Amino acid sequence: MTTSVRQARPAQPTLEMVAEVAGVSRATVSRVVNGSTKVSPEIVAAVTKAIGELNYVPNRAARSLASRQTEAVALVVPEDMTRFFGDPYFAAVVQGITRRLDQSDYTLNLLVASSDPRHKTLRYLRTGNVDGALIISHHTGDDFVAELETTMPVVFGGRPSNADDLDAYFVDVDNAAGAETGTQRLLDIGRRRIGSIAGAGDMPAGIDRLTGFARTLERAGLPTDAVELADFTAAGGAAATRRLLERYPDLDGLFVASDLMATGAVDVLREFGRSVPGDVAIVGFDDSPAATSGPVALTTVSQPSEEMGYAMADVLLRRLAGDESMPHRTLMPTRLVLRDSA
Amino acid sequence: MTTSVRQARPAQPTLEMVAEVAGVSRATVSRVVNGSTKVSPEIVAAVTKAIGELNYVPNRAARSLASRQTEAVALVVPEDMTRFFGDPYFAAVVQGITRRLDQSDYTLNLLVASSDPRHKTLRYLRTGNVDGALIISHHTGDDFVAELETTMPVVFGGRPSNADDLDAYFVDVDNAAGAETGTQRLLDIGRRRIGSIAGAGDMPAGIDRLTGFARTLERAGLPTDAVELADFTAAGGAAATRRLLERYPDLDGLFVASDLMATGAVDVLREFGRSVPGDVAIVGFDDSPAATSGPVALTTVSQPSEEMGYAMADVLLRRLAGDESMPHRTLMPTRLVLRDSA
DNA sequence: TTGTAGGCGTTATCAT
DNA sequence: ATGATAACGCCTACAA
Repeated sequence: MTTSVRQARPAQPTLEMVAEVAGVSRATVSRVVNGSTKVSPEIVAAVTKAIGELNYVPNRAARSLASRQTEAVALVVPEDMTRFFGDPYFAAVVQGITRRLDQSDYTLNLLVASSDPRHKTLRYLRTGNVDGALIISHHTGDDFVAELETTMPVVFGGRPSNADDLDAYFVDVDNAAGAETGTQRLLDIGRRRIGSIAGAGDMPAGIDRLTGFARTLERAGLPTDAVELADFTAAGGAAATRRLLERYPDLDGLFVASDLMATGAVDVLREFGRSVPGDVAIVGFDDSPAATSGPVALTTVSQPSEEMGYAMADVLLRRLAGDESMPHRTLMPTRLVLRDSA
Repeated sequence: MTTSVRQARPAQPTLEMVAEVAGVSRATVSRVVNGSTKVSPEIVAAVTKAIGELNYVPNRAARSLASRQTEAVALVVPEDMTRFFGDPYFAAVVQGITRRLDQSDYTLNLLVASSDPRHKTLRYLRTGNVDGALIISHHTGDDFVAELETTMPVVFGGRPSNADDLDAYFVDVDNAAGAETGTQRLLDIGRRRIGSIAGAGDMPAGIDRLTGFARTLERAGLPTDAVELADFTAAGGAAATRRLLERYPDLDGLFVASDLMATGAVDVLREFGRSVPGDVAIVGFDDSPAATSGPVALTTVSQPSEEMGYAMADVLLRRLAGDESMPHRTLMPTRLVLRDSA
């Protein structure tokens, strides 16, 4: 009958014990553990051996207390997790983040930006619980994070929307360029009455993709009025498609700012008796699993989601390591993936 | 020119400083911070005031070092995050978990069970980095966690598949009962050639739902052979539906073990010229956003995903607080939500 | 009820 | 290059 499992944790070996086994001082063991160069090879060997024998693992709390660093970074995600994670794009980003972090000793603290961000979340971050922060998918108005950069290194996923965040670090794709490529594809296959379902206007990615779309059509001397906004969900994309179809029944091409929204568009189009890509060709954005989960495989502008997450973590880790030479913006390439819809 | 942001963290007030301001000893401050009853009201007031003035927040590392507890719990999710989070059900569960945790001082560490679980993940967990663990969506074969319960409190989301995990703590819904309700609905509206798309056979939820389905049909004296397995994704559901349709062209009812798979089923059905619910009525499971994101709103067996996450965290927290009176299994209710598909 | 003092496991500053 | 020896901020007997 163990009364309380909690206290029963078997005593872990300590630096001290390793030192004794290796016949050196704690300080020396600490040095080899932390990879100091100023230790003679023989001693390194002896210590390493002792560590192996005892199966020693540094105590995080003690290390953190003494070094004043936590070896933890926060992942701040928006409050509405269902919608956030509902988009495979984000899931992939997070996976990339963890992949990079797994190569380090850093831990990932999941922080859901509560509706009361000024208090709990911010306080937690400021209070020294983490060494740095990764912030994903923040909309305009999430300015509460602006000041954070003064406290600790922060890296954004996607260009921050705040105009004053000029010196924010972020990794993103060139959304405008990607949108141009996607829209151009529609032109290339002969479509001339092209519309777009754009992402919410409060997110830079949405704005930039719309810009690229419009720019391409203008260049071709075509009108850019067939645009509807949606919220990056399948349902939103479906609704926007209905509105668009009502206004422009002669639509023959559609550039959609996300694959998830595009799946909604496909549903509605077929519902209205339009074939894809026969009547209406569609180009999506993301190349997420959603692109191939629907009835018609989507031609889409692929962005390296997982790699973006990896890059985010990588930039943060480098900054934490003292490397301030990182460029503020890391732009990843997009590429057009041809499937059935366009 | 700040050379290094990292070290610049402003010195937080310490217990010692609070003690001085309040005119008491550190020990006393510690007592009121930790809510000891044996402190006189006046002193509590004085200390509380000092804490407020200094804006004192306990240092996690120090507390953890002294108390041998981390105030952190791990959230272990399966390696394939894209598929994991791609299912809105899980996103909701995680949201529920964070909601409960937000009411406590516990932090959530996101752990992706790597393909090498025996090493990194397990080592991390065992090495005292967290006080407890929440484990979600583990398949058969994830037995690496079985031994974990001997080290620290663990709570599973969904019944663990391991037969020997008799005394594991978990929160789940009564999947079999839910499936019965859903299948019964199909009978009630007059369907007689009913099939099912079941979840992967290596997950208890999938197995139990299939059991409920079969039981109901047997009770009605109907055959239970029209079953195809899928992997809980939309694409998987679509493929399974194709196979099913091929074998049983006369299908008029379909019980699908998840809404996500059901959306795939709807797509295929319409593609084959079958109307929903006209030709084939469909009942899903989960009542996730996927249920209403497609072309036809799904009648579905609703499970309280968010509440389940909340309950998981709640059980864990109670156990961490020393309350071992919690029941091992927490079963949440399902209910049938009537929409358009059946 | 309150205070004293030792210890938690590291890191970091000095000497040596 | 290595070793004492302080911190680091808090908890917790034990004493008063």
